[in-house]
Amino acid sequence: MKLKEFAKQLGLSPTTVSRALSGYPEVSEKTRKRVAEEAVRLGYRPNINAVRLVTGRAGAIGVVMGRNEFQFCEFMSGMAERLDSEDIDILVSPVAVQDTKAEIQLYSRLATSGRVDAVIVHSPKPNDERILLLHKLGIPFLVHGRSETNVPHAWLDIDNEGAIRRATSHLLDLGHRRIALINGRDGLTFTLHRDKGYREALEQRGIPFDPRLVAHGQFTDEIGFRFARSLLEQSPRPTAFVAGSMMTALGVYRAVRSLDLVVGRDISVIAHDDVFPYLTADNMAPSLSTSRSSLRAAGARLADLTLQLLAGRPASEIHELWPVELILRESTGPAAEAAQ
Amino acid sequence: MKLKEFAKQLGLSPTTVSRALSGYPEVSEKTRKRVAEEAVRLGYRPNINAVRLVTGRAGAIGVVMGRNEFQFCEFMSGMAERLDSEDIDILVSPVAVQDTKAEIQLYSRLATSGRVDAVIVHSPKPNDERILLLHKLGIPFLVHGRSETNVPHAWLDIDNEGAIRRATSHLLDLGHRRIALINGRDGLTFTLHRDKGYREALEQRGIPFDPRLVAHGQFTDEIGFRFARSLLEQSPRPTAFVAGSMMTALGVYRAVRSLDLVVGRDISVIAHDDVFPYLTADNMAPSLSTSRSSLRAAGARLADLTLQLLAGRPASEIHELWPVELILRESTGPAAEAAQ
DNA sequence: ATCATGAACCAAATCGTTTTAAATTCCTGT
DNA sequence: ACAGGAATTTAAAACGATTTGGTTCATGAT
Repeated sequence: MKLKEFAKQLGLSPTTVSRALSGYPEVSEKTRKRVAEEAVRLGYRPNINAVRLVTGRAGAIGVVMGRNEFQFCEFMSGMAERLDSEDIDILVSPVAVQDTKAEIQLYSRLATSGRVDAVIVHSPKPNDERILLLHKLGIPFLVHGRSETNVPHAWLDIDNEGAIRRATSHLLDLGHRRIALINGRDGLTFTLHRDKGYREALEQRGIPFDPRLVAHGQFTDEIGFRFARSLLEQSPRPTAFVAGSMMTALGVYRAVRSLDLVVGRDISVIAHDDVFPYLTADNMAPSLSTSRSSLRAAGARLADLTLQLLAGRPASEIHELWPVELILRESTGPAAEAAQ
Repeated sequence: MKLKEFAKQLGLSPTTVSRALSGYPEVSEKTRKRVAEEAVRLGYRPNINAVRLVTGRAGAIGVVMGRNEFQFCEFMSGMAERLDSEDIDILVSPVAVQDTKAEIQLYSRLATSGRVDAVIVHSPKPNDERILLLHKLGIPFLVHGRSETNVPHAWLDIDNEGAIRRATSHLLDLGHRRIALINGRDGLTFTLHRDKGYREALEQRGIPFDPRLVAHGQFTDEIGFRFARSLLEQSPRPTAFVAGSMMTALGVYRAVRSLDLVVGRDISVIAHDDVFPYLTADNMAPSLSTSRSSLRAAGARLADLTLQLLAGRPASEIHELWPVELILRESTGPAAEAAQ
């Protein structure tokens, strides 16, 4: 059913019908109601591609998904939750992690293709090429994380620095002195922030920073296992780990157990938890102390902010920094004297 | 830059330019080459929304993502890999798991919105409402999994029955007699197939089926832990588990350890592995025996089949059943006599 | 009686392509 | 030199909405 035909059945012009459905003021309340009712009854819905052509809007938000990122789904769920009521789609493009060139190209294509009204940028670097590119191309975009590029941009981030500072401080309070940090991929802002939080906590107690206690890499259980295992075989070994994600923590648990040590007694572990429905900190054995932040909520909020940005709110006004809770469970305990 | 302007610069008509770019035969090779080169040089690209309007194609494939499904990302990565070279997007809509009504509504909206050319259906039931709906609405769709609805439809599935039959048989070969099965959500085809494979293996050895040894549920570590733990506390306890996924297996491992038993010695475990880059069977401790099938490959192939379907290949011709490898690692061993 | 005002509606132009149907150019064989 | 047909190219009509710039008709003021 096309607009023309639908309008004729109503005895109205296409103009009036279109306006009635889009909520313009110059249509009488009576007519508007009738149009709305008949649209439902006769099943009329505007052809979305015609609308897109004439309005120039795409009705979609673009998200680039790195391979190997199990966090992604949770974030997307949040976005979608918020966009459910709007008439806006999520368009997903995947890219190989760490292939910067391909990634830049992808963003460029996405931005100029006209298929999306806005783009989400994940895991930015302090001087992120993608941000410069999107700014140059003039397409609205939101950054999930922070960057120090000097172009104005909207962002939403969690307080990574504070989270790791508090986690580290807590371990120090418990008497730990050799605390290892398993951080994210090198060069990313959140990795640097976490590093900073870690160092600050050490500095506050006058404990020297030892670069051998810090590793960088993707959030896989393998990275967690390998690094934890190699550190635990050394002497003196660390008595505590701050892990970057749930997966990394799984690897650390495995390493600890493989050496017949016990998490929570011999070795303390705190991890950052993005809150997954299928793998929870409470369910690990022993239950895992975490700095906790909901990726789903971040996704929902970022979708919301995107709508605001598209509605005209200036990007330079859109900045949100979310605090992170520290939740203590069984995986943290006083430093074992024996291990010192 | 619009087509009209671009054509004028080339001294050609819009028609010829459009045809040259779309690869029609009635354009001379010389002209085609010139058009292609100039398009790159001047940066002309057809307005995608105009193309969509006039061709009636959406240039996108719709995927509905259930919440809580960590498998989803891997599948999507595969799809995207295949679609990278095509000019086709992936449009993701999320829905709450187990809210059938909302899900049906979502599929209906997706199919009639004109935003996608085809839809992917995941985890079907033997008599799946979504399949009937999409067939009725006349939109092309592909099923990831199998269904017994009598409408013709394209599908790709792995041999769940064979996988679990072989896993169970292998455990029987090792002398296990009380083998527990942690299956997927009740009512789904793949769950039924796995159940069938399990029963067949038992039947072959004349071992009676005991419903108390089978559980159903989502693929979370919690389900794995709870069920395994409650079974292991009984007497006689099972000596082996067949787990539905990596997450479930994590839960089983945890349950086994929590009772001071050892996986691979006291209790054998085989799980189905969809192959995740961030959590691998080799990296578990002990390494996990799995029936293995790549979700990513399935995604890529399903994207490929979707393109074929859209190109006119009849749905009734598109059926693929993939075999599943059984890979033995440390988590399986002979049944411990003591436990009998 | 006339005119300005505003509410409600409408005709036609527009968005930027693809595609149909027709026109032109270029060969080839007689 | 020219008909006939193949090979190229083109003008104009879609596609289905939104939006610009009216028109109509009542109402109340002058």
